[in-house]
Amino acid sequence: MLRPSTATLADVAAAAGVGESTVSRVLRNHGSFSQKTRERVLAAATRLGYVPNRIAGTLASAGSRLVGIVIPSLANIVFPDVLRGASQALEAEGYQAVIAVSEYDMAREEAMIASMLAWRPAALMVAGLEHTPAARALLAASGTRILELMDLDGPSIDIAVGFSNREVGRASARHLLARGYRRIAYVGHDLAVDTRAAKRIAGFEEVLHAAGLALVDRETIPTASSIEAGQAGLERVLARAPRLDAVYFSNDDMAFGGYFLCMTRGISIPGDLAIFGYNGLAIGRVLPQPLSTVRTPRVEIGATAARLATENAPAQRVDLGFELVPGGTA
Amino acid sequence: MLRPSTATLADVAAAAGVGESTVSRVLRNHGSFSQKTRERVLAAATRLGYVPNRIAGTLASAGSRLVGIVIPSLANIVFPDVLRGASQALEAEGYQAVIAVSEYDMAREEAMIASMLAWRPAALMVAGLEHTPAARALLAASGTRILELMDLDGPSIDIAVGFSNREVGRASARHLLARGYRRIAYVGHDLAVDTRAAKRIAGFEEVLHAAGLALVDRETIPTASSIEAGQAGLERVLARAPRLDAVYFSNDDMAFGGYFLCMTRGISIPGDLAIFGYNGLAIGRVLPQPLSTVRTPRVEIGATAARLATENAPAQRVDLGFELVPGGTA
DNA sequence: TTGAAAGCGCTAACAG
DNA sequence: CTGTTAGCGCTTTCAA
Repeated sequence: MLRPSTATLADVAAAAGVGESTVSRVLRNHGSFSQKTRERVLAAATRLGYVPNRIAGTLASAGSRLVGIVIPSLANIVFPDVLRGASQALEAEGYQAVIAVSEYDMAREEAMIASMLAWRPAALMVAGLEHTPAARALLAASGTRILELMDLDGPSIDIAVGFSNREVGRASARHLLARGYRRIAYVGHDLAVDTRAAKRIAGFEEVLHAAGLALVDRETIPTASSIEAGQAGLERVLARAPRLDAVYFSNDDMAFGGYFLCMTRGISIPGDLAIFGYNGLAIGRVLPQPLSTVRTPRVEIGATAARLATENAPAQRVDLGFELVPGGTA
Repeated sequence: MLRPSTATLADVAAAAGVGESTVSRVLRNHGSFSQKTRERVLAAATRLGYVPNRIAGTLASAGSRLVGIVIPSLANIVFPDVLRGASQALEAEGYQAVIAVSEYDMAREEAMIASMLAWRPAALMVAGLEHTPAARALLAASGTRILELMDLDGPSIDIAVGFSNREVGRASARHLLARGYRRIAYVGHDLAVDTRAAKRIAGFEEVLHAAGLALVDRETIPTASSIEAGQAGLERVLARAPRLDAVYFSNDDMAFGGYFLCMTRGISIPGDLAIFGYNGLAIGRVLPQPLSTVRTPRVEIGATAARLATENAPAQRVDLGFELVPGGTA
């Protein structure tokens, strides 16, 4: 049977024969106390199986050690990577991460932000710069340290850590153009919800247009990105049979779908068709032909955000850049 | 400039010209109040931009709406999947997930469990059944609902949701044997820390031994699992050149490494070498030859655990099983 | 239907 | 070095 641990600070104080504040000082190793007192308190705490109540501690002392993190998805490795960087740095500083997953739904994001704010977190991280007006208002008025991650294309509220998605799109287009590809199609996932993917393709088309070109075809699967969606998207494009020499995918997962479809159908990469992705996932590096893609510093973004969240940093924008990986598919 | 939202319940009460408890009742929609009072309170709250303080609310009312989740890793999609299932179900019931990542370090896990317990969570989820003695003691004495996930091979503290890893290993061995493979090697990652992987290979060898066979070779990479580690592991085995007809990998990431190594080296799968993994990741399904593996109900495990955590369920063990996916590589 | 008052368990002055 | 005393912002009796 589970016996609730009801021991409180007062219980420990009584057991040790000292005052509550003394116990508090000893347990937090803050302020002064004699060695002898310290031992008695620690012994009593251990004996009673005392577990401090952070809820009470936080209420009494103002600042909480919680950091809220609202991310859009856990369906691929991208945000887990960000979370990994953040949680590691946070834990090292004695903070705890409270997470919520919005599934790329702005209304849910808004509700989650409100919900997180109710815990009076030391800082709140959100993905991207686009939020509902109400969410923006909540964030701006909260007085909490706000960190917007993974995007730098647009105004930020407090601190932004990431890179320019628009520039990722531009660089990707420049690469394909430099390799001589001219008849390029786009295969993407739901852009209405993934605003960063929308910025990438916008930057991509900008460069194409500047070169007097345009996308030959474009297929947007109305679901979240996935390997299957990439496969289905390329299948539809191929069915429409435009003359094509390259496909730009909204991310690596989508591109993998395309890659293996080509492999299965005997379409040679990049001879018959070049493939370009985004994210720089590990698996792309070990493919028979390494995927041409853009690597983003996801773990580092999380870690940097965590550091900034716990320091008393001024509002700022941190550009961690990205790396175009030439690979062998485009 | 960020202006702290300092409005408290008392402020709202004063602004609305009612008592604090009345505001509390209206805001939580609990207890009785007149329609007119309700309107005045809501108006005042909106006007002041009032955000309730859950820290205070929780302290005053006992039960928190936090659920702690301590997972070993975020480096591959496995635990993000569990987290996804859990967070979705939790959010639906108005709970918040607090997460911590132990990096497969038992001592860190213990510290994290203690740390989570300090938030007096409504429930605490941990991965697996193996913990330090101190951690087990903390969990058992906490009086908190404890959920141990992803493993059923061993005694559980309160509720366990998962499947038998040992049985996964057995089923995998039976499958390879049934397909006629006899000279089998194992390529795994650090077993000292991944106890569930250790249980799988134990079950695997058990069946092999019962058939009068033994592993022909075994390579254990002393790091976390990864595609690169799988590749490196298989490389070493091949360098030792034992006569081999199949390789059992500790998981799909490792197996992908092996798969692409074979592809690059022109080793035909499964003719020259059969490959078997574990996890049933999406990418394995779209490979030219779908990966032979075992699919586990990760999202469902998270969701089931969340449901059990928020209901007032009795202590129990829930076996959600697994599915052997024959695939085309073994 | 409403308000007053007593805490929840802890921290933070402030005396001693 | 140590104890006393107020709260932190909210929920919850208990009366009115």
